[in-house]
Amino acid sequence: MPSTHAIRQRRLAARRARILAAARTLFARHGVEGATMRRLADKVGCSAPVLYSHFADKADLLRQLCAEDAADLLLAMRRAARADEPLARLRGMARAYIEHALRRPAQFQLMFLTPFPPEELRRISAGRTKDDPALACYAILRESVRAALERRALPRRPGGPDALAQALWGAAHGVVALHAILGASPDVPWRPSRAVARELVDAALAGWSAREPRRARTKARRA
Amino acid sequence: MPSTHAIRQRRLAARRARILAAARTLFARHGVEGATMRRLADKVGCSAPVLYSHFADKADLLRQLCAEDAADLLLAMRRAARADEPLARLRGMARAYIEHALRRPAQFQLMFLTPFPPEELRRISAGRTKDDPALACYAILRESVRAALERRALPRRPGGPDALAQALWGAAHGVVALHAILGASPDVPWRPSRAVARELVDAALAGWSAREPRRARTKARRA
DNA sequence: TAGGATTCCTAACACTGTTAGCCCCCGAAC
DNA sequence: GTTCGGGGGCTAACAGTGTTAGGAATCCTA
Repeated sequence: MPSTHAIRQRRLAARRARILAAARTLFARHGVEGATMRRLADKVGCSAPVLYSHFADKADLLRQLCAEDAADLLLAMRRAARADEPLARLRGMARAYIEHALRRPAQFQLMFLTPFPPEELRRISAGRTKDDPALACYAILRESVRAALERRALPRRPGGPDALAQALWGAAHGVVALHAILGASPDVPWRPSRAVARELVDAALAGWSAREPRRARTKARRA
Repeated sequence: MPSTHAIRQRRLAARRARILAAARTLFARHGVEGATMRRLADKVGCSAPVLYSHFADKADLLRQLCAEDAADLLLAMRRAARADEPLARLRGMARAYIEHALRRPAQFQLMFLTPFPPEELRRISAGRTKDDPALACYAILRESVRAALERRALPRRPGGPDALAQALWGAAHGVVALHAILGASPDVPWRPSRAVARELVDAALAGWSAREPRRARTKARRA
């Protein structure tokens, strides 16, 4: 038989989860701006101040949502990272990113399209632990690039693995970001963003790998 | 001797220009959100409602600023488009975009990082003439891609010139956009964005052109 | 059942973009 | 020079926003 204290705790946790769920659909439907604290409170069935007993402020609530989605992205990237062939692995990770962006536009906007003031970013960083999902996403990408360099599937470039990791990230990011911002503009004859984004990632990887002997050859040389 | 009417008109035009100039520095310093209409009015030296006699609303003011900066970007892209060699031309245009983004971060944020609601985008589109600088930027990029396809410097891909143009745009956009959004985050060991962005553009162009005979060879074949 | 703590709501504050209404001042006509 | 007209610009207010203070109601404990 749980103590009343525990029961209360659980009730609070349940409501906290309900808030996050409601916030997610609200952000998805009305965007970050349109999802106001009062509307969120209405949807949850309480008053606005209650939200502040669960989250420090609106930015904090957004951060929690981001963290949840970063965990999802991390899962997808971990799955992609299981591929053996270094280039396939990188391609898979980029595609996971693209897929994530297209399937969760609101979360993508929150994580990668919303400019936070630098001070805020530093605060977020201060609250991060070493196994933060967002950090782990970059770490796993960087590690895969490093492995590709090691196995000579990519050429060494000035800037080391970070430069290539960030370039690859940019490749996956660029097209879907453009589409997310300007995709509704009828003045550009937009092509399907998934295909275009993949096209760019493939071209970049092909461009890099063309400057260096293929992995197969390297292997043969080693053998 | 100008009529009093004309004098008034000129005074109004002058203030309109002053408002735009003040808005530009204000947006650059405090971001889109932090630049409020009242602060802008203070800086100009009038009250907030006066701004509404020059611009329909805040979004309208932003659009005017965007248009000015789009004209700048168009100039840079026109300059880059003078290159003869198709790939150099595309590379130059991508670099012009990158340079523009890095030199005018606030304007870049306005034009390519700020999500407008779709309805707003459609309104903007409705107000555009055929020689709108933003449209012209895309048109010139697309035309350069088309020329590169024509001269077999790029391979034909499903999606036509639009797909490739958008992919190239994404390549130039991706890295600088990421940097603009997350560049202040201390958790990622950022490499200089200019170099990384160029690296990506070069790799993508190399990747595409590697799949097709080089321009020189094509020329030789023709001859 | 009385006490005490906790939880939650109403009301308010400091902002935001935006608009209504009034006043004043400048230019023009007599 | 005086008076009139009208447009420009101001103050004040409205409907929102995120956020907080204070009191009421509720529920568990003694």
